[in-house]
Parts: sequence; structure tokens; C-alpha cells
Amino acid sequence: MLPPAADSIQQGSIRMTLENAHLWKSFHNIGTEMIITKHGRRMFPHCSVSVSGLQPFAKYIIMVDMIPADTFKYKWKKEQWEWAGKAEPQPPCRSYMHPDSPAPGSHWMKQSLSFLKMKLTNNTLDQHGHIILHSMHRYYPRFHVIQTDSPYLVRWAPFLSFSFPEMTFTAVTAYQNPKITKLKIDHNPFAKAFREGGTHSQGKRCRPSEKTSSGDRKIVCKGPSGLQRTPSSTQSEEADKSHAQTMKQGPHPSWSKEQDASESLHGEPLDLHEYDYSCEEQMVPASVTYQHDRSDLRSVEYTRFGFPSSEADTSYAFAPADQGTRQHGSSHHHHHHPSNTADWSQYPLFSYSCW
DNA sequence: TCTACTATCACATTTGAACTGA
DNA sequence: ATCAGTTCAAATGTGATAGTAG
Repeated sequence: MLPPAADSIQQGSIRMTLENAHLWKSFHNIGTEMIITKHGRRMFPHCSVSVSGLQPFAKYIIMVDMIPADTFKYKWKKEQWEWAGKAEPQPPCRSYMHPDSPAPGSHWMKQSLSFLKMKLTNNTLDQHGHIILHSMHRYYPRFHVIQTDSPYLVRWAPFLSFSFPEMTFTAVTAYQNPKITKLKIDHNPFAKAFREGGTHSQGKRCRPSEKTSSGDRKIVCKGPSGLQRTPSSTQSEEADKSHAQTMKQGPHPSWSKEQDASESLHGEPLDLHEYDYSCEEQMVPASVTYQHDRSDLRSVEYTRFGFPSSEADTSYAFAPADQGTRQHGSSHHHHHHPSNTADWSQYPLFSYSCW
């Protein structure tokens, strides 16, 4: 079998691979948390994937949106996450288009794609095009490869969707699990700088460092336990920034060009206990914003949720079903047709125009 | 009282315009 | 005139804290 098995997903001839999978898994084992703020916060780890099998000269748009991982909200009680009721109604659905979009397949396959500049917010009135999430709810990113040369045709173009279970996270306004804080500080240069600077400046910011070391307390995120140390090996990732790009603002705020940061992250896997997300399929209520709506997408996915720890399950895909079966929600037949166009859904990607 | 959220802090990293030289 | 480097000031991003709101 081929090496790229674990962190990549294949649909037809198109393969998507999660770039910084080690890091994602490190977080996932503890229970990933992503800070969301009023003005928008970047993700860490970043969404970074590579794609292969595209037609070199065909144009594609690549987008991300965030899908609720379940129908619940949570609270951090003592040292673990607990169920805290039913999920709030979905905030306006938004998606983030990779700033290189649209680009030919050859471009996308040339290097990994980073969604570094995507920001998450809890502000439902956000005017900046950031992705709106509910705090204390769980989500996972979903990547869309859309074969079109115009953002305005996204809704009608054939597309494929990919997602990785180890990217599931809980949106929070402040970190809950100190293990997560520590992992982030170990790997995120900004966080590290800030923390160390703060400790320097003394006094008021001193306590936290104690807090983290005492943060070695036992954390049980409702799952088989057995928790080990986080490696303090500060194998910080090198953000391999290459060439600065210049283009500023596209027709939409969230379309600003960014430079690609393909990260090579070699954090060794942590021997932490499993994190049990009890996720289940869920329909997203339709809603309209000035951005895209993704609600109809839900009906074309099939899922293998409920992440057991085996390697096989770390890769799975939400594949659009064909026209016939889509209405019924989940279809488990993949037609792995050699010609990739046969695998592409012709169904409109977004049900409403949001521009 | 408890939980969730927010503004603020200080500084390394990133950005990008200005500059230099070929 | 154009390009590739270089420099450097300004902008950005980051977690903890103290405080606010409910």
C-alpha cells in the first residue's frame, strides 16, 4: 500500500492530503480548541492541505467552510468537557476562499495550500467576512475543490469536498484545557513570544507560568485516559514563507491574497489518550448571508464519523453523492471511476447567491 | 456565586514600501 | 526601465489577566 494513506483522502483521481497532520493529531488527542474573538482569530494549527490529481489546465476554486461536528454545546467542567445542552441555531454560514482562487490545477498541485489567514469569529454581525462560529460548539473544516474559473459560477460548478476528522475542534473564547494552551505555546511562535515576553515583564503576568506547570494535572476528556507528557521539544514549525504576493483585496473581503505558508511540522506524535468526540451527522439549517450558503451540501455527504483511533479512520471523506441518492442524505457508494469527471457532483454547490 | 466573554497588554514575527545596485 | 535583494518602520498576532455581563 502507498505511503500517503493516513492523512490523505482520495476521490476519483483527486487526492487531498492534510499537510500538518502530526500537529493536528497532537491537538486532536487532547481535544483541539480554537479561540474565536469578536474581531476574528486565526486558527492554530492552520488549515494546510495539498492536492493532486487535478487537471493541470482546468481552473479550480478551493474553499473552506466549517461544519458543526454534532448537535450539542459543551462546557468545560473541572477538567473535562461536558455536554451542556442542544446546539444553538446555526450562525450565518460563511466560507473562506483560498486567495489564489481561481487557479489552474497545475498551480494548486505545485505546492501546499495554506489557509493561514482565515479567521474565526463569534461576532454574528461580523462585517469582515470571517467565519462565524458559536463558542462551546464543535466544528470541523471542510475543503471544497470546485472546478470553475469564476467565483460567480461556484454555485453551479462541479465540486468535491474533503474533510479530516482529526481537525475537529471546539470553538472557545478562552482556552479551557491547559494542555491545549501548552501545545499552542510550544508550536506557535507568536504565542511563545508573547508568553515569554509577558513573563519577562514580570509581576502581573507571572502567575501563568506556574499555572501551566500545574496544568500537568490530569485531564480526562471523556474517553479512555492515560495521559503522558507533552514533548517540550520545541520543534517549532518553520513557516516556509516564500514569495510575498502583492494583490490586496478581491471583490470580497475574504478573498484577499495571502502568501502561501507551507508548513513542515515535525512534532512527534504524542502519546496522549484518545479523545472521544461523539459526533454525528447533522443537517445545517439553511441561512443566507452575503456569502455562500452551504446548506444543501449537507445532503450530499456521507460520513464515517465516530473516530476510532485506527489509522484507517484518520482518513475519510465526505463525498458528494450522485444526483439520485443525494436526497437521502448519506450514500456510501463511491464510484471510483477512472475518469474524474464522473465523480464530480454537478449539483449546485451553494443554494443561494450571497454576493 | 459561577460561567462566558472582552479589552488590554508587550513584543517577536510578518508585511510591504522604500531603497540600492545591477 | 526592470528586476532582485535589502532594509526597516508599521502592522499583526498571540495568551493571560482583570474586569464586565448575565
